[in-house]
Amino acid sequence: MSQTVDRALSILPLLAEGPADLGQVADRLGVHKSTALRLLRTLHEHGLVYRQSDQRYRLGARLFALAQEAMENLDVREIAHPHLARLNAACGHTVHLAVFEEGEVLYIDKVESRYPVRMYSRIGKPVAITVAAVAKLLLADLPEPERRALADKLDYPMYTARSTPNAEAFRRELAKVREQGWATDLGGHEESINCVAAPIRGADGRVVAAMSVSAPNVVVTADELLTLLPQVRRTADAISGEYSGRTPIKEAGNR
Amino acid sequence: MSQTVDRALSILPLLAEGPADLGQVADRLGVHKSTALRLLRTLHEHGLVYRQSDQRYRLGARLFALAQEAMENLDVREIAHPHLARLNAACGHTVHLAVFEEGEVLYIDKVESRYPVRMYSRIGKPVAITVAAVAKLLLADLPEPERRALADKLDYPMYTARSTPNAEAFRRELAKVREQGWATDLGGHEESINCVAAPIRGADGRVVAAMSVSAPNVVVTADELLTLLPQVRRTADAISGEYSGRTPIKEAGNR
DNA sequence: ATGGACGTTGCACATAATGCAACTCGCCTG
DNA sequence: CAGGCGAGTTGCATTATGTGCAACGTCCAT
Repeated sequence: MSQTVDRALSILPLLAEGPADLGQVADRLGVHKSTALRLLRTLHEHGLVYRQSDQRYRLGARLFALAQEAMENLDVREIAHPHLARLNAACGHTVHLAVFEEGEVLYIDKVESRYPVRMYSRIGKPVAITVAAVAKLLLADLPEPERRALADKLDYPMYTARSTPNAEAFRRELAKVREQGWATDLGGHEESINCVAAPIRGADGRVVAAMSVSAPNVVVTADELLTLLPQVRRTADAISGEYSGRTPIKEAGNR
Repeated sequence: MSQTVDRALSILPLLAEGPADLGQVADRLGVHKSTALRLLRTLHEHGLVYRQSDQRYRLGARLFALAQEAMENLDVREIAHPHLARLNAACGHTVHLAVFEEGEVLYIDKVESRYPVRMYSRIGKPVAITVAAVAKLLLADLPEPERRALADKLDYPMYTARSTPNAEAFRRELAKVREQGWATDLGGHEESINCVAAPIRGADGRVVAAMSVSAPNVVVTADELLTLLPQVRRTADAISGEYSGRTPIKEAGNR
């Protein structure tokens, strides 16, 4: 809607791929170098872009700070965290919290496994949407037309032999997940990693977030992990209660 | 340099403080509502801003993803991580990696303590620059005029009784740190937490990053923590060697 | 020295962003 | 239920703003 801003913002994902010099930026934007220069300067002033010693530009530090603050403003996250920590303390595995936003599912919190073997994931990283247990829960709750549209336009990469292969299988899986009120990912993303997930609901019953417990095969088998389901669901329900204002919030007092 | 972009970007820190509606944004930008609307729309299209159910705007998801990718492109971080992890495995305490950029010091990596009592910090969060051990190392290496200018314009909040009280004390501390080649923070930020830090240098000898080990008093005393100094320095030197290309990089092979 | 690549600046032009005023929509009030 | 308020949205005329160009500066490699 605003050409100048649009161009400026297009620089960010471009730089996310890696540092680039003025010429490259100008080319990829399809504008004159002088124009690119002015845009980069403005981005620079706001700290979103940094000029490294070799004169090339890369994404800047303020970006971290912003993402940081954005995160802290998510109230689900704030409420959920102590619960996640408690669950982690109890079972020792990696615990994730994720939300759906604009066609993406992303982790907004994580408590690391106590075990030495950990899975690779990072807060803020978009989730493998077609296979992750949390993604299934979040998508399963979308209104039907939206869900269908999304399922159709997604890619279905075969991370492993057990990955969701196509839109139809995915829709079936979502229907099942919606019915049972919880979800799993058994080696669908990484061969040796399993997850169990449960939904967190707001006052109106809509799913606002989802949480999961993940562990590699070498630590516990899928069956053993499934025995944690009741605990996961209880935790999710506790968060739901607090988030929707039904449960008075216990003062935990630490930060 | 570019008014439109400048205005648009000014919205981001504003929203970082918390969600705001159109009117508030327009007011704080000092522009007409219709203008603010168009800017917000553009930001929205790029996913930097999200419109929540109550119509108010808040920072969007793409911001996380960008910060994420920006992080992955920092080569120091990539090189340092396995070393940090190894140090953490050896001593069990929280290990941080930080860089200086445009007047701020920020954590770019962290390996959590094995002990139940952990300190509060987050990757991407700006560091308490006047007291943190890593900050001292990074600032101590700045060219004199820059260092002086920065020291003078900083605030010196008294987090605890042992915080650096003013610019002069800070300059003295930096001189000392520069001389000895390592730094500590003994309860200067949080009463019960101590840190030991060492610098990571590039091929030209300039400090490009700093790393630290932190632990609360309840786990180890300051004196005990100091006994780790040689280990910390060795780790930092190992990273320096690899970063500056002196040491052939051991293939770790995992990701 | 000399050429070339890249970043930077000043300027004239026209595009593109701005503020205004009018309109819609939902909500509260009398 | 009318009516008025507040917030968001749209079309339009005005002109401020961003744009491309061409010339200049600088650094590096030949």
